[in-house]
Amino acid sequence: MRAVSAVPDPAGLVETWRGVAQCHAKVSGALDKALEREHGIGLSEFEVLERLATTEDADGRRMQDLADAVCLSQSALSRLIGRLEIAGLVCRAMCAADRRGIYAHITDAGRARWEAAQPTHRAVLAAELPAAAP
Amino acid sequence: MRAVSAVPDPAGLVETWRGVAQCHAKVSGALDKALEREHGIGLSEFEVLERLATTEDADGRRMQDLADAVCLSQSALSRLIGRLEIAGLVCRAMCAADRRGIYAHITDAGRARWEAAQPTHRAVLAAELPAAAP
DNA sequence: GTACAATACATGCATGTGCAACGAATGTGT
DNA sequence: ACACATTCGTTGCACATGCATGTATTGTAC
Repeated sequence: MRAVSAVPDPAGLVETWRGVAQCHAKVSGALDKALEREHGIGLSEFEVLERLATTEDADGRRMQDLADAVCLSQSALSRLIGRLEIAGLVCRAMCAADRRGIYAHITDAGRARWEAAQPTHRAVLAAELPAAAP
Repeated sequence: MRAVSAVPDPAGLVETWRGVAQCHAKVSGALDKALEREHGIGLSEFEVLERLATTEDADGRRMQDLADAVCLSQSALSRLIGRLEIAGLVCRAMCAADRRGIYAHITDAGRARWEAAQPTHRAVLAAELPAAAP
């Protein structure tokens, strides 16, 4: 029922885009407020913690890799990791092979914070996402 | 094929949300850059101009009404209209009935700018939206 | 009619973000 | 070995946004 994979029809395209934009605004706003209020972290912080917590590689993940995953610019991610590091939720570790690279890995406190925040995240998603994307 | 209207299943919910977020990031970034580069206005400015241009009411639209339509806070819209007014693309007019209210209406220059920018907007949408929302 | 709540918009302030420039380290060609 | 381009992350800067507050106007209760 959606013109997502259809031929680019101008009117339908705009309608689809407005739907995406509106859905994103509502849900991301609700997520950000709930996470901030109940766990003291923003949505971007949560997303990064989640990627780090669910990475099987014990070394962590590269900065650029993370930036792509959460759709942030390089600079935004650099500062975001800086904030999380000050809060003691992640650590930076130099990469031995390529000394330009940095591995970010989650700390125990960071994992605990993520586990505490996950139910909130899922609950808001369950409440807002179906309503926002009919 | 979409879990949009399905029962709130945690994993699928997260997956759907990531899809929406990624789609929004890619498309809004592309739109903003293209509009800024080719027409000197940002995506928010374009969206507001479009709402004003396609309003049948000649008086324009109320500020709060516009804020809801483009998913911006009231303060953000106030400043946005301020920028557009300085650029000569919109005008503010006091509302006679309720002197607290303000009507924003588009100028000839604003309509011309919107008409010039619309093809760019549609083209980027046609190029990025289907690719970003498969 | 006077006091009080509610609405509509503007503004001070703090913050997160992207762009451009930078520094450090690695790869490449000669 | 040396110069040069490239990649990775950080930082200075400008700016748009949201929150809280302020001001003006309207509605409501008494």
